[in-house]
Amino acid sequence: MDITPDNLFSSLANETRLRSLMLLLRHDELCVCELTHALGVAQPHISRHLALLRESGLVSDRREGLWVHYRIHPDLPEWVRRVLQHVFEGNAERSPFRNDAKGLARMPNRPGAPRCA
Amino acid sequence: MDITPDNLFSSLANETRLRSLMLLLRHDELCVCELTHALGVAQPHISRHLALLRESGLVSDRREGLWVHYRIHPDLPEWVRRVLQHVFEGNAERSPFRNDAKGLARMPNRPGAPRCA
DNA sequence: AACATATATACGAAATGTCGTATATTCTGC
DNA sequence: GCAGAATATACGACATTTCGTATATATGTT
Repeated sequence: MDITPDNLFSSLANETRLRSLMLLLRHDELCVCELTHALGVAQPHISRHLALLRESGLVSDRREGLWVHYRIHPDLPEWVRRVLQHVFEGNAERSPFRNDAKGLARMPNRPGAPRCA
Repeated sequence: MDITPDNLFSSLANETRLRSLMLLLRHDELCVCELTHALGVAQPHISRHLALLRESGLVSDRREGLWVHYRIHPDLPEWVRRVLQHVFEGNAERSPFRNDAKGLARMPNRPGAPRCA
C-alpha cells in the first residue's frame, strides 16, 4: 500500500473527494449515505469517488449489513497523514467544508450512533 | 493571494510541477535553465508549468538580466507551507526527486553561485 | 541594428478526468 | 425466493489537462 505524491495529489484534486476526506478526518467513520447527505450530491457520484479513494489506498471500507463504512486508511504513511491534517487545520472553517460538517450534523436517522473522532 | 485546496492540489497533481517545487524547497531559488537541466525536460514544458505555478500563487519569479529565477512564494499560508514541507520530507529520497537533486548538482555553468536553502 | 541566449506563449492533437443516468450487486426481512 | 434498501459499476458525452512543436518576447553583446 505505497502512496506516491502523484497518486495522493490527483486524488485530492477533486472537490468531492477532498470534501469526503475532510469529513472523514472529523468523524473517523462514515457510511455512504452520510456522505451523500452531507455533501448533497447523488449517491453514484459519491460512490464512484469513494471507489477511487479506496483504490488509491487513502481510505478503507468495512461492510456492516446494508451499509459500507469508510474511514481514513489506518496504515497511511506518516507524511500523508500529516499532509491531510494540515489541510484540515488550514481549511476546516472554510466553505464548503464547514457546511459539510453542519449538514452531516443535521442529518436525521444516521445509521449507528454518530461516531466522532 | 488566497490559495484554496482545489487550487493547490490541482497544481501538485502533475509530476513536472511537483518535481519543480521539490527542487525549489531544497534550493530556494532556481532559474528556468537549472530546472530544465535537473528534470531533463524541454524548456517550453518547464516554462508552461512554472507559469501555472505562478498563476496559482505557489511560486514567485524575479528577472535578473536574461534569467528568471523562481522561488517558493514567500507569502504562502502556513498550512500550505507545511503541506509542502511534509511532502518533501516524506519523499525527498525517492525517485524521481532524489535524481533531480543529483542532476542539478551535476549541472555545469550554473548562472550565479549555487544558492542552497 | 543585427544577433545570440533565456524564457514565454500559441496552437491543435491526444490523453485524462468528470458527470448524469441507467443498471447491477449485495444484503435484510418476510 | 421476492421485494426493498444501500451501495457499486457501466457507459457515453462532455470538459479539462497535457503535450510537442513552432513561434514570440525580452535582454544583453557587438
